Amino acid sequence: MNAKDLNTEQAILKAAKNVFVMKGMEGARMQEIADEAGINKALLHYYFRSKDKLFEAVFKEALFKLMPNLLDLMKKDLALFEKIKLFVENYINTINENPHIPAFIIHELNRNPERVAELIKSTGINPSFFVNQVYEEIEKGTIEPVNPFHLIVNMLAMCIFPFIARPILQYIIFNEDPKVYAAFIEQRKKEVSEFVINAIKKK
Amino acid sequence: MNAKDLNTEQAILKAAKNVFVMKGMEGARMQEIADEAGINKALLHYYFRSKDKLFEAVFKEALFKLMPNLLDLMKKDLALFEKIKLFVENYINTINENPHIPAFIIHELNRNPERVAELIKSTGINPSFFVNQVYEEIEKGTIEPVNPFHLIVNMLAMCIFPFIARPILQYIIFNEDPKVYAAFIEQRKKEVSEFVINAIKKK
DNA sequence: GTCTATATCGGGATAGAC
DNA sequence: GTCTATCCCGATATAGAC
Repeated sequence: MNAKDLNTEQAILKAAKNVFVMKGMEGARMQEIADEAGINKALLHYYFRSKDKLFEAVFKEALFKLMPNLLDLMKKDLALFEKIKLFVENYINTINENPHIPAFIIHELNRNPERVAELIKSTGINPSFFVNQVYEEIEKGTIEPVNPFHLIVNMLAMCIFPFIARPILQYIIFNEDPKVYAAFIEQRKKEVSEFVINAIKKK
Repeated sequence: MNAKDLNTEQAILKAAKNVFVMKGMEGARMQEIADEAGINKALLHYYFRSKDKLFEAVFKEALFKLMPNLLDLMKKDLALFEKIKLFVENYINTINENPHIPAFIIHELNRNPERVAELIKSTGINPSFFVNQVYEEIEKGTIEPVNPFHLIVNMLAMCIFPFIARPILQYIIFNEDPKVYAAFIEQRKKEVSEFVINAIKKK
């Protein structure tokens, strides 16, 4: 595989990512991907055997872009409140750089749950470290007796939801001003971690 | 339009809802809808001129199933904490009866933001009543000075997210046991409203 | 490795009989 | 109002020249 090969392959993957992420597997057109990559349809099949294979490559890349932060949340050796702050800020930053990926993953997740479950398993993700840390803090009396699984889901929800529901929220909350929405997302880094910590810390 | 007409039309809408909600506009097949309705493709076009028209009917119904709760949240005349409790419980119940609708709406929302924005506008939804209520409570000193818009987004996020991300959460958190997931959702009614109230109430 | 031309098929939509 | 048969286009995929 020479340099030119790599360039074309990268160009295809980049174009495919754009199109698949915006339109989903069924909504995407091979022609559109070819156009965006500056090549023709036949080449897509030369590099990736089928639309399905191309999609899988794109989907894996998208999924594994959002997983490392989750793995960090689970395993990093930090005080709970610090970990929460760091996770919220990092995760919102990561999604902000790829704002359409969550909705893309969600759609595929519901279209093909088993396929995705297999991929997730391969990452070896495991919440037990974080869960135990929460139980220890409850034991010590520093936080309220919250269910750590709900805590994880709450944090994920508050970080991800503003991006997947952006068009609706932008209308309800900001009367469609997209500039204000960027500022809103920026605020959330602080707002969400304070919200979470307030919700669990012992008074 | 006689009784038989209504029956067939209802059967089509019901079948279309099932198929569209699970597979989205592009993923759905008219043949599959016809099969599920116990009729043939031609009849679909007799009742609804095109796939697009049929989809629109289904989408509107789905959207307006989740909007009334939101309108209630905004306008109902109740003490803030009571309103939060009631909203969380009602909203999770509503979604639980139609667990795939949120992901369906999210996908369409990102595929066709303008179309959806138009529909939303037609409901005349307006957050100002709720927003003012939050500011009044801050004034009175009963809650922390939180941004009411973030509060709304947080509540929506925590109610909706567990359903749209169900396959992934079910694996990470429960090692794929679907029975436990129903119990988890049930718990959330209490867990989320306590979480929210704890997060904002003055200590 | 990249292109043009074409095969093939699936699916939305319509015609027309009953 | 409901059916069968069919049209027709668009989209994936392949053949084959360069």
